[in-house]
Order: sequence, then C-alpha cells, then structure tokens
Amino acid sequence: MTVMETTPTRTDLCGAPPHPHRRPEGEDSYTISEVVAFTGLTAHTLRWYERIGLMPHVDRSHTGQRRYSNRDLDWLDLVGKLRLTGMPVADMVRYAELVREGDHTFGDRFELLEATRRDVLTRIAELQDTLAVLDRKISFYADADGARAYEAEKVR
Amino acid sequence: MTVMETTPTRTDLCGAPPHPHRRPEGEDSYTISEVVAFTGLTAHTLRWYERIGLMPHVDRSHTGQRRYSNRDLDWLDLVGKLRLTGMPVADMVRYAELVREGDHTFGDRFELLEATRRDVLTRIAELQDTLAVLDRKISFYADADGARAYEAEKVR
DNA sequence: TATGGCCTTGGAGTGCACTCCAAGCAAGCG
DNA sequence: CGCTTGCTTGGAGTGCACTCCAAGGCCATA
Repeated sequence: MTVMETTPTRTDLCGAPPHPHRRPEGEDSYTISEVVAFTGLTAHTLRWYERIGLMPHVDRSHTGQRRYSNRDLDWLDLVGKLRLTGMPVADMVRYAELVREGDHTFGDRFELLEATRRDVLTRIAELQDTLAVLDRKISFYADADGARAYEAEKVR
Repeated sequence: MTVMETTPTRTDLCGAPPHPHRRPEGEDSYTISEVVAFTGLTAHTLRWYERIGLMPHVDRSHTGQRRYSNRDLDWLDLVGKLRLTGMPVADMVRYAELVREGDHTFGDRFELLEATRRDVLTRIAELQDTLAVLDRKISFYADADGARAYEAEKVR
C-alpha cells in the first residue's frame, strides 16, 4: 500500500469529527511518543505491532526513528476498534496481509469484515442479555433490605 | 446473521425454568460431566473455578465426587455472563467472597453490580461505534470494484 | 563536553485464564 | 478378576497480548 493520499480530507463520510491533534497532510509525521499520547498504546506495543506485521510499514527519519503518518493513525484507530470486538491479533494481522497483497484479496477482505460484523452483533446481543440479568439483580438489591438482598443471590 | 432480538420470554422472576435440562429441586444433583455439557466449560475449568474461590462450595457424593445443584448452575450462568463482559476472574472471585461473607456486604455487592452495569453499557457503546466503522467499510467494499475496494482502506 | 531525553533493537519476562498431566481411586460389567 | 469409564488431586504447561530489559545511538541545551 503506501499509495499517495489523494482525498483532500477524511471527514468525508458521516461527518467524522475525529482527531483534533492531527496535523494536515504533508506535515503528518509523528514520533512514537506522540502516537503513544494519541492512541493510549505503549511504545512497546506499537513496536510489537510492527514486528508481528500488524502495521503497514512505518516511515523512518534520517536517523532511523519511526515517523507515523495520518494513515498510520487511521490504521491504529481501526485496529483499536477491532481489538474491542475481541478479534485476535492474529486475525488482524491476516487482514493487514490481505491489504498488503493488493486488490486481488478484495473478496477475502470483504468476507472477513462481514464475519467480524456478525461477531460484533452477537457480542452486542450477549451484552444486552447480560445487562438484563444485571438490571434484575440490581433491582432486587435496590428494593431489598439486607435479608432480601441475600435472597437476590438465589435467582439467576 | 443470527438475529437475536431480545426475547421477552426471559423475564423469569423466580419462576419459569429457563433450562430444559434441569431437574426439579431435591433431585438437582449433577456430575461434573453433566455440568460440562450444560455450560460448555471444561471439567478442568470447573475444578479450577472452585480452587480459586469462584464457586460457592460444591457438594460431594459419598465417594468424594462433585455434585452440582441448580444453585450452582445458576451461579455458573451468572459467571458466564460476567465473563462475557470482560470482567476479570479476580473481580468475580471478589463478588463471590462478598456473597459468602453474608448480608453485611450488601452495599459492596450493590456497588459492584452497578459498576459492572456501567462497564457493560460502555462496552455496548464501543461495539456500536465499531459496528458503524465496519458498516462503512463494508459498504465501500460492497459498492466497489477492486480499485475502489483498495480506496476503502484509506478511510477510517 | 557532558548531561538528559528520546529513540533503537532482540530477546526475555509477565499476567491472565485456562489446559493438561500423571497417578490413583471407585463403580459397573463380563 | 481384569477392564473400562469417570472422577479425584496438585502442580506444571500453554497461548495470548503485551511488557520490560539491557545496551546503545542521536542530538539539543548548559
């Protein structure tokens, strides 16, 4: 990848209101510690992501230090979101590989995204189910005196 | 895609048996392998839960084998749900300890449940955010031929 | 010139949540 | 009786996702 960006702004769809700390295209060259500050990841983790093939080739300064671009930050945003879904890092690496391999992996990538989407829907449903259980327990506790609170432990 | 609209049939307050495999009170004595079949956990994990204090004292047969009750199954259901929220096992152990300690931990338990509830809401929000990103990417892929699909990698 | 800060590397270590192992006991069956 | 099946135990091992370490390079300020 690393093809030159042509879109003048990424705030294209859905009015993405995203990242106040970003510099405009052409000046988007962030040190690792800046990226640490932006993403909440550690420098260790950023270097590790690169080692395992989860980052798409980060630029270097003339002294060999990493210089991250806005594109890299975008990618890390996506990775962060996928991480929240519980997707294993290995699967994200697989996706990164597909992107690196070029257009002919289009179908695979599409499938991977759709499978992930289904997983996310399932997880949301599970969490809503859990929420219902919690709410039921909480209302027992809220209504009850001590003795009844103990009873609350008996119901699912 | 496994549509799981929240079924209203789960509003079982101290009543309807939600688990077809359960036996009535008084005959609720399950071997570890039955519990494995019901919960999807392994026997190893069940024993490990007990060792770390996550199970509230499981009965034994005259030969020393574990005999789980409906209450134990209820507890495992709760544990399973909490596990789905990403709650660390150590926190669940803490909750189990509070229950064992009796009524005077009422307040602590209530707080723990409410904190968990807030976490779950946060997680659901995060997942919905992720879902929006995925949907956006997927629609790029769905609309696009190969060349455009490549472009889709450029947007957050 | 030296001090401190930020960065680099490969490899080793950590914490969590299991997961498995070896050795052994008890019950049921032919 | 031996065989199989199912269960028991403490402790060791596994896989994942980091997390840290030691040793050193670069460079701006004092």
